[in-house]
Amino acid sequence: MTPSAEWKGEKVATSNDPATAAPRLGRQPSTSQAELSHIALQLFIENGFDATTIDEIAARAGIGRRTFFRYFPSKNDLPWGDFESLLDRMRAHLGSLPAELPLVDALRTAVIEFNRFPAAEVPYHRQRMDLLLNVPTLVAHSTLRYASWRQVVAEFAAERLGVPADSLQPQAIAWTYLAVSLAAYEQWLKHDDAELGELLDSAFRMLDSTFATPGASHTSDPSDPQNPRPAGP
Amino acid sequence: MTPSAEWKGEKVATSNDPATAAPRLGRQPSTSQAELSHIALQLFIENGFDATTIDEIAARAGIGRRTFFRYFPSKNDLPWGDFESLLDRMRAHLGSLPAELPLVDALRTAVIEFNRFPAAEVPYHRQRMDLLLNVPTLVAHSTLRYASWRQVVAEFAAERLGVPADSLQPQAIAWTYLAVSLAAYEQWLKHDDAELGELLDSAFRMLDSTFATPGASHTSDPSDPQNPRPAGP
DNA sequence: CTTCCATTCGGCACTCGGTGTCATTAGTAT
DNA sequence: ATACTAATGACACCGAGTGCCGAATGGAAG
Repeated sequence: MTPSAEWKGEKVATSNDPATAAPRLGRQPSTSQAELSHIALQLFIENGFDATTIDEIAARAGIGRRTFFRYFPSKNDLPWGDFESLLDRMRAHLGSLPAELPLVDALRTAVIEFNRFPAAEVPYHRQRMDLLLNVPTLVAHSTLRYASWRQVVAEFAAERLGVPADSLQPQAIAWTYLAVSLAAYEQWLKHDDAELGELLDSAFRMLDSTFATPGASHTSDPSDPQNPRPAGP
Repeated sequence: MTPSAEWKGEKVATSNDPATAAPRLGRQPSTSQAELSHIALQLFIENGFDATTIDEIAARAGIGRRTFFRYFPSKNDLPWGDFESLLDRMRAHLGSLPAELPLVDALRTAVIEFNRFPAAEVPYHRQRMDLLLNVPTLVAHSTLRYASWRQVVAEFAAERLGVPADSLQPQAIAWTYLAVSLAAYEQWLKHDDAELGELLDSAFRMLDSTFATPGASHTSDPSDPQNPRPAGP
Protein backbone atom coordinates (compact mmCIF):
# COMPACT_ATOMS: atom_id res chain seq x y z
CA MET A 1 0.00 0.00 0.00
CA THR A 2 2.79 2.41 0.49
CA PRO A 3 5.67 3.33 -1.71
CA SER A 4 9.14 3.06 -0.37
CA ALA A 5 10.44 5.88 1.72
CA GLU A 6 13.49 7.46 0.20
CA TRP A 7 16.59 7.43 2.26
CA LYS A 8 18.13 10.14 0.18
CA GLY A 9 21.40 9.21 -1.38
CA GLU A 10 21.55 6.03 0.61
CA LYS A 11 21.90 2.77 -1.26
CA VAL A 12 18.86 0.63 -0.69
CA ALA A 13 19.59 -2.95 0.19
CA THR A 14 17.59 -4.68 -2.52
CA SER A 15 16.72 -7.74 -0.47
CA ASN A 16 20.31 -8.97 -0.27
CA ASP A 17 20.08 -11.07 2.82
CA PRO A 18 23.24 -13.16 2.52
CA ALA A 19 26.68 -11.63 2.84
CA THR A 20 25.67 -8.02 3.34
CA ALA A 21 28.29 -5.50 2.21
CA ALA A 22 29.98 -7.52 -0.55
CA PRO A 23 33.53 -6.52 -1.57
CA ARG A 24 31.95 -4.16 -4.12
CA LEU A 25 33.49 -5.38 -7.33
CA GLY A 26 33.50 -3.46 -10.59
CA ARG A 27 32.33 0.06 -11.32
CA GLN A 28 30.17 1.91 -8.80
CA PRO A 29 26.59 2.76 -9.60
CA SER A 30 26.40 6.45 -10.32
CA THR A 31 23.05 6.97 -8.61
CA SER A 32 20.33 5.04 -6.81
CA GLN A 33 16.67 4.17 -7.05
CA ALA A 34 15.96 6.50 -4.17
CA GLU A 35 17.74 9.43 -5.74
CA LEU A 36 16.06 8.97 -9.09
CA SER A 37 12.71 8.60 -7.42
CA HIS A 38 13.33 11.81 -5.56
CA ILE A 39 14.41 13.76 -8.62
CA ALA A 40 11.50 12.45 -10.64
CA LEU A 41 8.99 13.30 -7.95
CA GLN A 42 10.28 16.84 -7.98
CA LEU A 43 9.77 17.09 -11.73
CA PHE A 44 6.36 15.48 -11.57
CA ILE A 45 5.25 18.09 -9.11
CA GLU A 46 6.70 20.92 -11.16
CA ASN A 47 5.44 19.89 -14.59
CA GLY A 48 2.99 17.08 -14.06
CA PHE A 49 3.52 13.39 -14.55
CA ASP A 50 2.59 13.10 -18.20
CA ALA A 51 4.48 16.20 -19.21
CA THR A 52 7.69 14.92 -17.67
CA THR A 53 9.82 12.80 -19.98
CA ILE A 54 12.39 10.18 -19.12
CA ASP A 55 14.98 12.31 -20.89
CA GLU A 56 14.36 15.18 -18.52
CA ILE A 57 14.67 12.94 -15.50
CA ALA A 58 17.83 11.32 -16.79
CA ALA A 59 19.27 14.69 -17.72
CA ARG A 60 18.62 16.17 -14.31
CA ALA A 61 20.09 13.09 -12.66
CA GLY A 62 23.12 13.34 -14.87
CA ILE A 63 22.78 9.89 -16.31
CA GLY A 64 21.99 8.54 -19.75
CA ARG A 65 18.50 7.68 -20.80
CA ARG A 66 19.47 4.04 -21.18
CA THR A 67 20.88 3.93 -17.70
CA PHE A 68 17.63 5.13 -16.24
CA PHE A 69 15.95 1.92 -17.31
CA ARG A 70 18.49 -0.07 -15.35
CA TYR A 71 17.22 1.55 -12.17
CA PHE A 72 13.53 1.49 -12.94
CA PRO A 73 11.69 -0.80 -15.32
CA SER A 74 9.24 1.93 -16.23
CA LYS A 75 8.33 5.53 -15.61
CA ASN A 76 5.30 4.33 -13.69
CA ASP A 77 7.48 2.66 -11.12
CA LEU A 78 9.21 5.85 -10.10
CA PRO A 79 6.76 6.94 -7.41
CA TRP A 80 6.86 3.48 -5.88
CA GLY A 81 10.56 3.30 -5.31
CA ASP A 82 11.73 0.01 -3.87
CA PHE A 83 8.39 -1.38 -2.83
CA GLU A 84 9.29 -5.04 -2.74
CA SER A 85 11.61 -4.63 0.21
CA LEU A 86 8.85 -2.89 2.13
CA LEU A 87 6.63 -5.85 1.42
CA ASP A 88 9.31 -8.14 2.76
CA ARG A 89 9.34 -6.13 5.94
CA MET A 90 5.59 -6.30 6.27
CA ARG A 91 5.61 -10.03 5.67
CA ALA A 92 8.23 -10.47 8.35
CA HIS A 93 6.36 -8.21 10.73
CA LEU A 94 3.14 -10.14 10.29
CA GLY A 95 4.95 -13.42 10.78
CA SER A 96 6.40 -12.23 14.04
CA LEU A 97 3.08 -11.38 15.63
CA PRO A 98 1.81 -13.66 18.40
CA ALA A 99 -0.78 -16.19 17.28
CA GLU A 100 -3.08 -15.07 20.07
CA LEU A 101 -3.52 -11.69 18.45
CA PRO A 102 -6.80 -11.81 16.54
CA LEU A 103 -6.55 -11.59 12.77
CA VAL A 104 -8.18 -8.20 12.46
CA ASP A 105 -5.95 -6.71 15.13
CA ALA A 106 -2.86 -8.19 13.56
CA LEU A 107 -3.70 -6.78 10.16
CA ARG A 108 -4.74 -3.41 11.48
CA THR A 109 -1.60 -2.85 13.46
CA ALA A 110 0.63 -4.23 10.74
CA VAL A 111 -0.82 -1.98 8.09
CA ILE A 112 -0.56 1.04 10.33
CA GLU A 113 3.01 0.18 11.20
CA PHE A 114 3.70 -0.34 7.51
CA ASN A 115 2.49 3.18 6.82
CA ARG A 116 4.44 4.95 9.51
CA PHE A 117 7.02 7.43 8.30
CA PRO A 118 9.49 9.82 9.87
CA ALA A 119 7.99 13.28 10.01
CA ALA A 120 10.49 14.58 7.50
CA GLU A 121 9.24 12.07 4.97
CA VAL A 122 5.58 12.90 5.29
CA PRO A 123 5.41 15.74 2.75
CA TYR A 124 7.13 13.61 0.13
CA HIS A 125 4.89 10.70 0.90
CA ARG A 126 1.86 12.90 0.51
CA GLN A 127 2.92 13.97 -2.92
CA ARG A 128 3.77 10.47 -4.00
CA MET A 129 0.38 9.22 -2.91
CA ASP A 130 -1.31 12.18 -4.52
CA LEU A 131 0.19 11.10 -7.83
CA LEU A 132 -0.51 7.43 -7.32
CA LEU A 133 -4.17 8.03 -6.52
CA ASN A 134 -4.89 10.73 -9.07
CA VAL A 135 -2.84 10.24 -12.22
CA PRO A 136 -4.76 7.70 -14.31
CA THR A 137 -1.66 6.03 -15.68
CA LEU A 138 -0.40 5.52 -12.16
CA VAL A 139 -3.75 4.48 -10.80
CA ALA A 140 -3.77 1.74 -13.37
CA HIS A 141 -0.19 0.70 -12.95
CA SER A 142 -0.44 0.60 -9.18
CA THR A 143 -2.82 -2.29 -9.48
CA LEU A 144 0.18 -4.52 -10.06
CA ARG A 145 1.75 -3.34 -6.83
CA TYR A 146 -1.47 -3.71 -4.92
CA ALA A 147 -1.64 -7.27 -6.15
CA SER A 148 1.62 -8.06 -4.36
CA TRP A 149 0.41 -6.28 -1.27
CA ARG A 150 -2.84 -8.19 -1.32
CA GLN A 151 -0.94 -11.39 -1.74
CA VAL A 152 0.94 -10.76 1.48
CA VAL A 153 -2.27 -10.03 3.34
CA ALA A 154 -4.11 -12.96 1.80
CA GLU A 155 -1.36 -15.41 2.70
CA PHE A 156 -1.32 -14.23 6.27
CA ALA A 157 -5.10 -14.38 6.56
CA ALA A 158 -5.18 -17.76 4.88
CA GLU A 159 -2.71 -19.20 7.33
CA ARG A 160 -4.68 -17.85 10.26
CA LEU A 161 -7.94 -19.18 8.87
CA GLY A 162 -6.50 -22.48 7.79
CA VAL A 163 -7.65 -22.20 4.19
CA PRO A 164 -5.81 -21.83 0.87
CA ALA A 165 -4.56 -18.36 0.09
CA ASP A 166 -6.43 -18.27 -3.20
CA SER A 167 -9.78 -19.13 -1.67
CA LEU A 168 -12.51 -16.60 -1.37
CA GLN A 169 -12.24 -15.49 2.22
CA PRO A 170 -8.59 -14.46 2.38
CA GLN A 171 -8.90 -12.89 -1.02
CA ALA A 172 -11.91 -10.88 0.04
CA ILE A 173 -10.19 -9.87 3.25
CA ALA A 174 -7.10 -8.75 1.37
CA TRP A 175 -9.16 -6.76 -1.09
CA THR A 176 -11.14 -5.17 1.67
CA TYR A 177 -8.09 -4.15 3.64
CA LEU A 178 -6.67 -2.65 0.50
CA ALA A 179 -9.90 -0.84 -0.18
CA VAL A 180 -10.15 0.57 3.30
CA SER A 181 -6.51 1.62 3.23
CA LEU A 182 -7.05 3.46 -0.01
CA ALA A 183 -10.17 5.09 1.32
CA ALA A 184 -8.23 6.25 4.35
CA TYR A 185 -5.49 7.56 2.13
CA GLU A 186 -8.00 9.56 0.16
CA GLN A 187 -9.26 11.18 3.32
CA TRP A 188 -5.70 11.87 4.33
CA LEU A 189 -4.94 13.61 1.06
CA LYS A 190 -8.09 15.65 1.32
CA HIS A 191 -7.27 17.05 4.72
CA ASP A 192 -3.89 18.66 5.10
CA ASP A 193 -3.88 18.35 8.86
CA ALA A 194 -5.01 14.76 9.07
CA GLU A 195 -2.82 12.10 10.63
CA LEU A 196 -2.56 8.99 8.50
CA GLY A 197 -2.17 6.51 11.31
CA GLU A 198 -5.33 7.72 13.01
CA LEU A 199 -7.33 7.63 9.81
CA LEU A 200 -6.22 4.09 9.10
CA ASP A 201 -6.94 3.03 12.64
CA SER A 202 -10.45 4.40 12.72
CA ALA A 203 -11.19 3.07 9.26
CA PHE A 204 -10.12 -0.42 10.23
CA ARG A 205 -11.92 -0.32 13.53
CA MET A 206 -15.07 0.72 11.80
CA LEU A 207 -14.58 -2.17 9.46
CA ASP A 208 -13.90 -4.66 12.21
CA SER A 209 -17.35 -4.24 13.62
CA THR A 210 -18.79 -4.88 10.20
CA PHE A 211 -16.44 -7.62 9.26
CA ALA A 212 -16.19 -9.53 12.53
CA THR A 213 -14.30 -12.63 11.48
CA PRO A 214 -16.58 -15.69 11.43
CA GLY A 215 -13.71 -17.98 12.40
CA ALA A 216 -13.36 -19.74 9.07
CA SER A 217 -16.78 -21.24 9.52
CA HIS A 218 -17.57 -21.13 5.81
CA THR A 219 -16.73 -23.49 3.00
CA SER A 220 -13.39 -22.97 1.38
CA ASP A 221 -12.94 -25.86 -1.07
CA PRO A 222 -9.37 -26.83 -0.23
CA SER A 223 -9.52 -29.39 -3.03
CA ASP A 224 -8.83 -26.59 -5.46
CA PRO A 225 -5.48 -26.41 -7.21
CA GLN A 226 -3.23 -23.61 -6.06
CA ASN A 227 -2.92 -20.42 -8.00
CA PRO A 228 -1.35 -18.07 -5.52
CA ARG A 229 -1.40 -15.08 -7.81
CA PRO A 230 -4.84 -13.47 -8.05
CA ALA A 231 -4.18 -11.49 -11.19
CA GLY A 232 -1.40 -11.26 -13.70
CA PRO A 233 2.02 -12.88 -13.69
CA MET B 1 -17.05 -5.97 -14.13
CA THR B 2 -17.87 -7.34 -17.51
CA PRO B 3 -16.85 -6.22 -20.93
CA SER B 4 -19.48 -5.47 -23.45
CA ALA B 5 -20.93 -8.37 -25.35
CA GLU B 6 -20.31 -8.08 -29.05
CA TRP B 7 -23.34 -8.00 -31.22
CA LYS B 8 -21.29 -8.89 -34.24
CA GLY B 9 -21.44 -6.36 -37.00
CA GLU B 10 -24.20 -4.50 -35.24
CA LYS B 11 -23.68 -0.86 -34.48
CA VAL B 12 -23.64 -0.28 -30.77
CA ALA B 13 -25.75 2.59 -29.54
CA THR B 14 -23.13 4.60 -27.72
CA SER B 15 -25.44 5.98 -25.07
CA ASN B 16 -27.37 8.18 -27.53
CA ASP B 17 -30.56 8.60 -25.62
CA PRO B 18 -32.12 11.54 -27.43
CA ALA B 19 -33.32 11.25 -31.02
CA THR B 20 -32.30 7.68 -31.68
CA ALA B 21 -31.57 6.85 -35.33
CA ALA B 22 -30.39 10.22 -36.60
CA PRO B 23 -30.73 10.89 -40.36
CA ARG B 24 -27.19 9.55 -40.83
CA LEU B 25 -25.42 12.47 -42.41
CA GLY B 26 -22.02 12.24 -44.08
CA ARG B 27 -19.89 9.21 -44.83
CA GLN B 28 -20.74 5.87 -43.23
CA PRO B 29 -18.41 4.33 -40.70
CA SER B 30 -16.64 1.43 -42.33
CA THR B 31 -16.63 -0.77 -39.25
CA SER B 32 -17.71 -0.75 -35.60
CA GLN B 33 -16.32 -1.06 -32.09
CA ALA B 34 -17.84 -4.50 -31.82
CA GLU B 35 -16.30 -5.76 -35.04
CA LEU B 36 -12.87 -4.43 -34.18
CA SER B 37 -13.11 -5.89 -30.72
CA HIS B 38 -13.99 -9.23 -32.24
CA ILE B 39 -11.17 -9.20 -34.77
CA ALA B 40 -8.66 -8.12 -32.16
CA LEU B 41 -9.74 -10.80 -29.71
CA GLN B 42 -9.13 -13.37 -32.41
CA LEU B 43 -5.62 -12.08 -32.97
CA PHE B 44 -4.89 -11.85 -29.26
CA ILE B 45 -5.79 -15.50 -28.88
CA GLU B 46 -3.72 -16.52 -31.88
CA ASN B 47 -0.57 -14.53 -31.15
CA GLY B 48 -0.92 -13.17 -27.66
CA PHE B 49 -1.83 -9.66 -26.59
CA ASP B 50 1.61 -8.10 -26.55
CA ALA B 51 2.70 -9.69 -29.79
CA THR B 52 -0.31 -8.28 -31.63
CA THR B 53 0.21 -4.82 -33.07
CA ILE B 54 -2.34 -2.21 -33.93
CA ASP B 55 -1.17 -2.40 -37.52
CA GLU B 56 -2.12 -6.06 -37.69
CA ILE B 57 -5.54 -5.41 -36.25
CA ALA B 58 -6.15 -2.49 -38.57
CA ALA B 59 -4.91 -4.49 -41.53
CA ARG B 60 -7.16 -7.43 -40.82
CA ALA B 61 -10.08 -5.09 -40.32
CA GLY B 62 -9.30 -3.40 -43.62
CA ILE B 63 -8.92 0.06 -42.11
CA GLY B 64 -6.03 2.42 -41.66
CA ARG B 65 -4.01 2.51 -38.51
CA ARG B 66 -5.14 6.06 -37.88
CA THR B 67 -8.75 5.09 -38.19
CA PHE B 68 -8.40 2.44 -35.54
CA PHE B 69 -7.80 5.10 -32.94
CA ARG B 70 -11.10 6.69 -33.81
CA TYR B 71 -12.87 3.56 -32.66
CA PHE B 72 -10.78 2.80 -29.59
CA PRO B 73 -8.70 5.19 -27.54
CA SER B 74 -6.13 2.50 -26.84
CA LYS B 75 -5.21 -1.08 -27.51
CA ASN B 76 -6.05 -1.85 -23.90
CA ASP B 77 -9.65 -0.91 -24.44
CA LEU B 78 -10.26 -3.50 -27.11
CA PRO B 79 -11.27 -6.36 -24.84
CA TRP B 80 -13.69 -4.11 -23.02
CA GLY B 81 -15.73 -3.02 -25.99
CA ASP B 82 -18.45 -0.56 -25.14
CA PHE B 83 -18.43 -0.92 -21.39
CA GLU B 84 -20.02 2.38 -20.50
CA SER B 85 -23.37 1.44 -21.96
CA LEU B 86 -23.36 -1.73 -19.91
CA LEU B 87 -22.77 0.36 -16.83
CA ASP B 88 -25.71 2.53 -17.78
CA ARG B 89 -27.86 -0.57 -17.94
CA MET B 90 -26.68 -1.75 -14.56
CA ARG B 91 -27.32 1.65 -13.03
CA ALA B 92 -30.80 1.64 -14.45
CA HIS B 93 -31.40 -1.90 -13.29
CA LEU B 94 -30.34 -1.08 -9.76
CA GLY B 95 -32.50 2.00 -9.74
CA SER B 96 -35.54 0.00 -10.72
CA LEU B 97 -35.28 -2.46 -7.86
CA PRO B 98 -37.85 -2.19 -5.06
CA ALA B 99 -36.63 -0.37 -2.00
CA GLU B 100 -37.77 -3.28 0.16
CA LEU B 101 -35.16 -5.53 -1.37
CA PRO B 102 -32.23 -5.61 1.05
CA LEU B 103 -29.03 -4.05 -0.18
CA VAL B 104 -27.05 -7.25 -0.37
CA ASP B 105 -29.80 -9.00 -2.32
CA ALA B 106 -30.14 -6.08 -4.68
CA LEU B 107 -26.43 -6.00 -5.40
CA ARG B 108 -26.12 -9.73 -5.69
CA THR B 109 -28.91 -10.12 -8.20
CA ALA B 110 -27.89 -7.04 -10.13
CA VAL B 111 -24.32 -8.19 -10.54
CA ILE B 112 -25.43 -11.64 -11.60
CA GLU B 113 -27.88 -10.18 -14.05
CA PHE B 114 -25.15 -7.89 -15.30
CA ASN B 115 -22.98 -10.90 -16.03
CA ARG B 116 -25.54 -12.99 -17.83
CA PHE B 117 -24.77 -13.71 -21.46
CA PRO B 118 -26.39 -15.64 -24.27
CA ALA B 119 -24.84 -19.08 -24.52
CA ALA B 120 -23.27 -18.25 -27.86
CA GLU B 121 -21.37 -15.40 -26.27
CA VAL B 122 -19.92 -17.39 -23.42
CA PRO B 123 -16.78 -18.69 -25.16
CA TYR B 124 -15.89 -15.20 -26.31
CA HIS B 125 -16.56 -13.81 -22.89
CA ARG B 126 -14.32 -16.45 -21.36
CA GLN B 127 -11.45 -15.48 -23.58
CA ARG B 128 -11.94 -11.79 -22.99
CA MET B 129 -11.91 -12.29 -19.26
CA ASP B 130 -8.93 -14.59 -19.52
CA LEU B 131 -7.02 -11.76 -21.13
CA LEU B 132 -8.29 -9.13 -18.74
CA LEU B 133 -7.33 -11.13 -15.67
CA ASN B 134 -4.01 -12.50 -16.86
CA VAL B 135 -2.28 -10.02 -19.17
CA PRO B 136 -0.49 -7.56 -16.87
CA THR B 137 -1.06 -4.58 -19.13
CA LEU B 138 -4.75 -5.32 -19.14
CA VAL B 139 -4.92 -6.12 -15.45
CA ALA B 140 -3.54 -2.67 -14.81
CA HIS B 141 -5.66 -0.86 -17.36
CA SER B 142 -8.83 -2.55 -16.21
CA THR B 143 -8.51 -0.73 -12.93
CA LEU B 144 -9.87 2.33 -14.64
CA ARG B 145 -12.94 0.39 -15.75
CA TYR B 146 -13.40 -1.14 -12.36
CA ALA B 147 -13.37 2.34 -10.90
CA SER B 148 -16.46 3.21 -12.92
CA TRP B 149 -18.10 -0.03 -11.93
CA ARG B 150 -17.33 0.58 -8.28
CA GLN B 151 -18.71 4.03 -8.60
CA VAL B 152 -22.07 2.65 -9.70
CA VAL B 153 -22.15 0.22 -6.83
CA ALA B 154 -20.98 2.77 -4.30
CA GLU B 155 -23.60 5.28 -5.35
CA PHE B 156 -26.34 2.73 -5.03
CA ALA B 157 -25.11 1.54 -1.66
CA ALA B 158 -24.69 5.10 -0.47
CA GLU B 159 -28.24 5.99 -1.37
CA ARG B 160 -29.57 2.93 0.43
CA LEU B 161 -27.45 3.64 3.50
CA GLY B 162 -28.13 7.36 3.49
CA VAL B 163 -24.47 8.34 3.46
CA PRO B 164 -22.25 10.11 0.93
CA ALA B 165 -21.00 7.94 -1.89
CA ASP B 166 -17.39 8.73 -1.10
CA SER B 167 -17.63 7.75 2.53
CA LEU B 168 -16.03 4.63 3.81
CA GLN B 169 -18.87 2.17 3.96
CA PRO B 170 -20.15 2.38 0.38
CA GLN B 171 -16.58 2.48 -0.88
CA ALA B 172 -15.68 -0.62 1.06
CA ILE B 173 -18.83 -2.36 -0.10
CA ALA B 174 -18.10 -1.50 -3.70
CA TRP B 175 -14.53 -2.72 -3.43
CA THR B 176 -15.61 -5.90 -1.79
CA TYR B 177 -18.23 -6.68 -4.38
CA LEU B 178 -15.64 -6.09 -7.05
CA ALA B 179 -13.19 -8.31 -5.24
CA VAL B 180 -15.66 -11.12 -4.82
CA SER B 181 -16.75 -10.83 -8.44
CA LEU B 182 -13.17 -11.10 -9.59
CA ALA B 183 -12.57 -14.04 -7.31
CA ALA B 184 -15.62 -15.75 -8.77
CA TYR B 185 -14.39 -15.00 -12.27
CA GLU B 186 -11.06 -16.59 -11.47
CA GLN B 187 -12.80 -19.74 -10.35
CA TRP B 188 -14.88 -19.65 -13.48
CA LEU B 189 -11.83 -19.42 -15.70
CA LYS B 190 -10.15 -22.24 -13.86
CA HIS B 191 -13.00 -24.67 -14.37
CA ASP B 192 -14.21 -25.11 -17.92
CA ASP B 193 -17.53 -26.52 -16.87
CA ALA B 194 -18.37 -23.96 -14.23
CA GLU B 195 -21.42 -21.75 -14.53
CA LEU B 196 -20.63 -18.11 -13.88
CA GLY B 197 -23.98 -17.16 -12.41
CA GLU B 198 -23.79 -19.92 -9.83
CA LEU B 199 -20.25 -19.06 -8.84
CA LEU B 200 -21.18 -15.43 -8.37
CA ASP B 201 -24.26 -16.34 -6.43
CA SER B 202 -22.50 -18.63 -4.00
CA ALA B 203 -19.61 -16.21 -3.60
CA PHE B 204 -21.96 -13.37 -2.72
CA ARG B 205 -24.06 -15.50 -0.41
CA MET B 206 -20.97 -16.60 1.41
CA LEU B 207 -20.04 -12.99 1.73
CA ASP B 208 -23.46 -11.91 2.93
CA SER B 209 -23.15 -13.99 6.04
CA THR B 210 -19.80 -12.36 6.75
CA PHE B 211 -20.81 -8.92 5.73
CA ALA B 212 -24.30 -8.71 7.20
CA THR B 213 -25.12 -5.03 6.68
CA PRO B 214 -25.11 -3.16 9.99
CA GLY B 215 -27.75 -0.74 8.76
CA ALA B 216 -25.52 2.29 8.45
CA SER B 217 -25.05 2.27 12.17
CA HIS B 218 -21.53 3.62 11.98
CA THR B 219 -20.21 7.10 11.63
CA SER B 220 -20.01 8.45 8.13
CA ASP B 221 -19.00 12.10 8.45
CA PRO B 222 -21.47 13.68 6.02
CA SER B 223 -19.83 17.02 6.62
CA ASP B 224 -17.10 16.00 4.21
CA PRO B 225 -16.85 17.67 0.82
CA GLN B 226 -17.89 15.53 -2.08
CA ASN B 227 -15.38 13.81 -4.29
CA PRO B 228 -17.43 11.27 -6.15
CA ARG B 229 -14.51 9.76 -8.05
CA PRO B 230 -12.39 7.52 -5.85
CA ALA B 231 -9.34 7.55 -8.12
CA GLY B 232 -8.24 9.35 -11.25
CA PRO B 233 -9.95 12.13 -13.24
C1' DC C 1 -27.30 15.52 -62.61
C1' DT C 2 -24.62 18.81 -60.11
C1' DT C 3 -23.36 21.21 -56.01
C1' DC C 4 -22.91 21.58 -51.24
C1' DC C 5 -21.92 19.85 -46.93
C1' DA C 6 -21.15 16.72 -43.07
C1' DT C 7 -18.54 13.09 -41.67
C1' DT C 8 -15.30 9.51 -41.98
C1' DC C 9 -10.98 7.87 -43.75
C1' DG C 10 -6.08 7.35 -43.93
C1' DG C 11 -1.48 8.91 -44.92
C1' DC C 12 2.45 11.46 -42.87
C1' DA C 13 5.27 13.05 -39.51
C1' DC C 14 6.22 13.34 -34.82
C1' DT C 15 6.70 12.29 -29.67
C1' DC C 16 7.56 9.23 -26.12
C1' DG C 17 8.23 4.82 -23.53
C1' DG C 18 10.82 0.82 -23.67
C1' DT C 19 14.50 -2.78 -25.44
C1' DG C 20 18.68 -5.10 -27.59
C1' DT C 21 23.43 -4.49 -28.64
C1' DC C 22 27.97 -3.22 -27.80
C1' DA C 23 31.91 -0.59 -27.07
C1' DT C 24 33.61 2.26 -23.14
C1' DT C 25 34.54 3.54 -18.48
C1' DA C 26 35.63 2.96 -13.61
C1' DG C 27 36.60 0.42 -10.23
C1' DT C 28 38.91 -4.18 -7.54
C1' DA C 29 42.19 -7.83 -7.26
C1' DT C 30 46.81 -10.00 -8.79
C1' DA D 1 50.74 -2.74 -15.42
C1' DT D 2 47.24 -6.36 -16.27
C1' DA D 3 43.07 -8.94 -15.82
C1' DC D 4 38.56 -9.08 -14.47
C1' DT D 5 33.94 -7.22 -13.17
C1' DA D 6 30.17 -4.31 -13.35
C1' DA D 7 27.98 -0.05 -14.66
C1' DT D 8 27.47 3.35 -18.27
C1' DG D 9 25.69 5.51 -22.36
C1' DA D 10 25.36 5.95 -27.36
C1' DC D 11 22.83 4.02 -31.30
C1' DA D 12 19.33 1.90 -33.54
C1' DC D 13 14.93 0.08 -33.42
C1' DC D 14 9.94 -0.94 -32.23
C1' DG D 15 5.21 0.08 -31.01
C1' DA D 16 1.57 3.07 -28.98
C1' DG D 17 -0.65 7.23 -29.44
C1' DT D 18 -1.53 12.21 -31.52
C1' DG D 19 -1.98 16.42 -34.60
C1' DC D 20 -2.69 17.76 -39.11
C1' DC D 21 -4.83 17.82 -43.45
C1' DG D 22 -6.32 16.53 -47.77
C1' DA D 23 -9.17 12.83 -49.95
C1' DA D 24 -13.18 9.83 -50.11
C1' DT D 25 -18.08 8.99 -49.34
C1' DG D 26 -22.85 9.68 -49.23
C1' DG D 27 -27.09 12.37 -48.22
C1' DA D 28 -29.51 16.71 -49.05
C1' DA D 29 -30.50 20.85 -51.67
C1' DG D 30 -30.38 23.19 -56.10
